[in-house]
Amino acid sequence: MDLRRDAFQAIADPTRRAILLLVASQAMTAGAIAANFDTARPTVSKHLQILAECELLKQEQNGREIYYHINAKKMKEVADFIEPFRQMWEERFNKLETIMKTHKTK
Amino acid sequence: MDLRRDAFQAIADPTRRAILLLVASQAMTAGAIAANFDTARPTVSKHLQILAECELLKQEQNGREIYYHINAKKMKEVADFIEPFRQMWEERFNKLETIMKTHKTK
DNA sequence: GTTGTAGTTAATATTGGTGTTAATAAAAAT
DNA sequence: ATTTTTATTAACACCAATATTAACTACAAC
Repeated sequence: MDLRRDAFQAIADPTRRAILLLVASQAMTAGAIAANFDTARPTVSKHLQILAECELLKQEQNGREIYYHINAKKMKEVADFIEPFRQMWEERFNKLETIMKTHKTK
Repeated sequence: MDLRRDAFQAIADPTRRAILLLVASQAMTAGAIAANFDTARPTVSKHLQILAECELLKQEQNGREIYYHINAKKMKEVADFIEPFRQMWEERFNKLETIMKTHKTK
């Protein structure tokens, strides 16, 4: 069977989503990231590994510390999947807006 | 039994993403959907169940047939998560554009 | 009522992912 | 050089998810 290791699989886990939002504001070390969660450090480390493997995070060694940077562009894969659906729900919204406008002008 | 049941988990599976894209164009019965895949019908049925549970699909009974409709608006949950990251990668693009403009005007 | 079709549910096997503790690696501080 | 700090890898247990076949329910047509 396939070993699914893509952005969709990565953001399926709530802890990983929290890590991404946390790192989005600024690059952080694994320890600093783990400090924000109840789970043990190796567990966070594994999540970071998965996120790095999916290229949602980039590692940057700085002496003995490793900084994790966000790679926002990789989210585009997910965004591209959602785009057609976004068009669907916005189309419906626009229709509703048009109806409301015609009501007002009456 | 099944714990994590949200839109993120739902779209983590490639088969489910394919189902969503398939049903997006028009509502279909479970059999018609299953005909598009190699997997057995009960497997597709379970995927449909999960998608319905997450409210990405809506069921509509019509005699003995059950039609599955897309619920595009539910994708907004995922879109909302991605939005801040989208701003990040577009901001970088805008910066680049600004630099290129200043180069031109020189 | 019996037959055929649409679809789900049950029971089961297998694989994948999460999380823990313990061991290991590497760099800074003393 | 030894200790401390930072972080990953290893070994293991456990739960969740995917998939299959077989059995079951519901509806329609005859």
